Amino acid sequence: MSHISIHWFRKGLRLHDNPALMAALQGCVEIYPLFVLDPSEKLAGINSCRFLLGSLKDLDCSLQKLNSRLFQKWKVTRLTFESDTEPDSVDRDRRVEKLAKEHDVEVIQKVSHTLYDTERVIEKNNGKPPLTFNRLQTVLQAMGPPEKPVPSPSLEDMKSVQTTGWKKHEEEYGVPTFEELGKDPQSVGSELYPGGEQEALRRLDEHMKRTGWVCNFQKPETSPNALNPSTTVLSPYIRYGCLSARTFWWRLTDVYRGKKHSQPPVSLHGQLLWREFFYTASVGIPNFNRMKGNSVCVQVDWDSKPELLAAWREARTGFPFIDAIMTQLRQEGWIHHLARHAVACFLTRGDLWISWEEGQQVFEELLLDGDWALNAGNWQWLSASAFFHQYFRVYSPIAFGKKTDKHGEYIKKYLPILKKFPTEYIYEPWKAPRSIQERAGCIVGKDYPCPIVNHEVISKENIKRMKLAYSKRSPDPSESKGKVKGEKRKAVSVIDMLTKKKKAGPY
DNA sequence: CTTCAGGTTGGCCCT
DNA sequence: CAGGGCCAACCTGAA
Repeated sequence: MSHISIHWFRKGLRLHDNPALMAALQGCVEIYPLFVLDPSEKLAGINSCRFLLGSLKDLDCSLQKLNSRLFQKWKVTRLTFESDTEPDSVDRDRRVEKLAKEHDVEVIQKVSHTLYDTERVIEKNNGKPPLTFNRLQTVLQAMGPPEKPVPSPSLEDMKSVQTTGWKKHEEEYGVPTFEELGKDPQSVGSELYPGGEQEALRRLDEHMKRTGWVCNFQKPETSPNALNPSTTVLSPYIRYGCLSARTFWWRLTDVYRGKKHSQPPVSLHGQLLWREFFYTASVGIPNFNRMKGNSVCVQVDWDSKPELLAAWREARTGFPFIDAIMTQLRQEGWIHHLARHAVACFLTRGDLWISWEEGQQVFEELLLDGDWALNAGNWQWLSASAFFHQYFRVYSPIAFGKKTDKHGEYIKKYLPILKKFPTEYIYEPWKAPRSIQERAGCIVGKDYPCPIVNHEVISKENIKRMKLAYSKRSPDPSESKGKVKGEKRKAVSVIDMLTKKKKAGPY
């Protein structure tokens, strides 16, 4: 029992609740904590890039306290890492596992990115991912609460473990700088959400102290256009694994204990369950981040309109609420969930009739918390392509923001060109008389764009187009076969009975 | 097989 | 100004 282990960090950039890292330390004499900077990381947005580097520095710092460093290679007998469910990662890990076995390297994978093992959830739901939140809850309730987080490694755990000294560590294996990745530090705004486990745990502590707020938390009642985030903004930390979802879950359980508190789906526990919902769906539904070949996704004849897409992406739609949100997204890397609703509906079924896949790509670049499964799932939700189907419920780019920000303070913050507009016209500056535009120092059509669509007209047309898309949905081919051929249906029900055998028992 | 309730978070107009 | 009815009628999952 004298292993030389590599622990491969990918997501899960933390020491707490890291079962794969703990497995690496078991009976281990030497450990190489490793992070491989993917060249494709260069394509990520500048905010995400900074967050990742910050998280790596923090991790390196914590490892040094344990007399270790981020590292590479040598006479390795064991490789450990956290399971990852994204299709490309699954592919990569399968190849790595094969390679490792060829070299007699033991491979240990642990589930610690999600609350539950998504494969098991799908199994418990008869091989299909739950397609409604209620269904997911029913399945999870039968499985019991999520596993408790494992403790962080201590100096005690490290006492018989060493990392070979490496003189040129910093030059050869140190965490690179922003510039080394070809990014311009001048082009990024102030760092509102610094990466790293320490900051994640600090933020968690800070919010968990607000017991009343935590117990009363109801997501739909938080504000999309608050000047300071009305929610925790722990999502970037959970996305990179700086914070364990299970740690968050159990901390909430501690706060809730003995108190009256809100419930899923709107509670903070509920927010973690929504994450679980989309993770599970993404594992069980092939081609989850695309329309074509995606069995749950309505096939819509989205238009290709590069100039409108660019206007949306670059905050030039002429709708201040939309443009302010897109500005915050680009500058800060985070926007409120309901703000995402507003801009996503606007891009897709509401106004521009542009594919949700385009929006998905923009969010992936700009969001610090751009999580593959959640991004794909929520874009399908908001575009009424899957999970949500009431496509006639269209967010108004004018009225929606007014509910929580009557005076348009949020708009004035992110679109300072409009800051002198009177409240009356802040959501619809094109309606202001010329004299008022002049007094505000902002002429619509010159200093700020005219609206690129007529929302009242286009949203009604789009509802009709959605209706058409839904009516064209082809019935499931296996079902229609069943209807034509009685035999086929019998076969299906036999399989059904076998899979439900256990449940049928007590009857 | 059919039926039916419910679906995290809408908008608008009316009282 | 809070709350109800209407819009137009979708889907999933349970019974």
